[in-house]
Amino acid sequence: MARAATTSDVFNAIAEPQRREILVLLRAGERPVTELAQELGMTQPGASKHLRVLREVGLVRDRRVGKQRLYGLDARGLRPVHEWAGGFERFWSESFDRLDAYVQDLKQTGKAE
Amino acid sequence: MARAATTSDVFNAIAEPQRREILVLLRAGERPVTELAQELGMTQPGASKHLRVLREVGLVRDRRVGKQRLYGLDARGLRPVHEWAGGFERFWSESFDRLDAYVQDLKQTGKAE
DNA sequence: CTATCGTATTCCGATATCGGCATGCGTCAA
DNA sequence: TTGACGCATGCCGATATCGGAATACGATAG
Repeated sequence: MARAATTSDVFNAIAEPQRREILVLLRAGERPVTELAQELGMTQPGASKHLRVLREVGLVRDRRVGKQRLYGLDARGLRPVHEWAGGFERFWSESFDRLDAYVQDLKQTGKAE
Repeated sequence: MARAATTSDVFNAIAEPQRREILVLLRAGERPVTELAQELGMTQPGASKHLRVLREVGLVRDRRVGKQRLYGLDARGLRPVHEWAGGFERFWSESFDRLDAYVQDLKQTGKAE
């Protein structure tokens, strides 16, 4: 076996920096492939591939307009990501006492031995 | 080139379902490796490897206690993820008019041709 | 029908990932 | 020191990813 978590998973789709950039760009509105590729400094096939992944996980929708194909954002799939990360909110906002004490302990342990 | 986004990136670290499970488990408190492996139904080396990735991106800290090594959560690294996804919140909560109209358009285009 | 533009797909090489297995290392007990 | 335990690391095979280049496909224009 290898690489258990394949595509078709939102978390995996946004693991790619360039795909995240595409999503950010699309917040400003629909764009054709070539324009996206140009603005992000990547080749057209490269952009098409990333867009395919994003489409397969449902983060992006495409619409044909003449010869062009406009890609638009469908951010609903990002909601689970937001909520999942939000489930850890109390661990970064409160109770740093325990964490700090813990870090101190780490330092001491490291020095002592 | 291949696989541009390596580890050492939080988004990549949480792209793995099992690593996400580890983080969730650690919300309940520190745990030794063997216990994590057992609760998640994976081998000990498997757990150690995932923990290593999580440690390298700073989502987890370890502490030696006798023969054991306790892993604890350090969720601060998840904050950027939460915020990034949050940047798309308005696209899934409001302005579904545009999206709906858009979906309708997709259907019509599909049927027409 | 043909040419052209915009985009998708395919083929390729390099690499990196994950899982399993065996083994190495550090710690504690006797 | 020796042995046992807990964990980390190394090596392997299978696979999947990304980037690049060439090419195939679809739509419009002429």
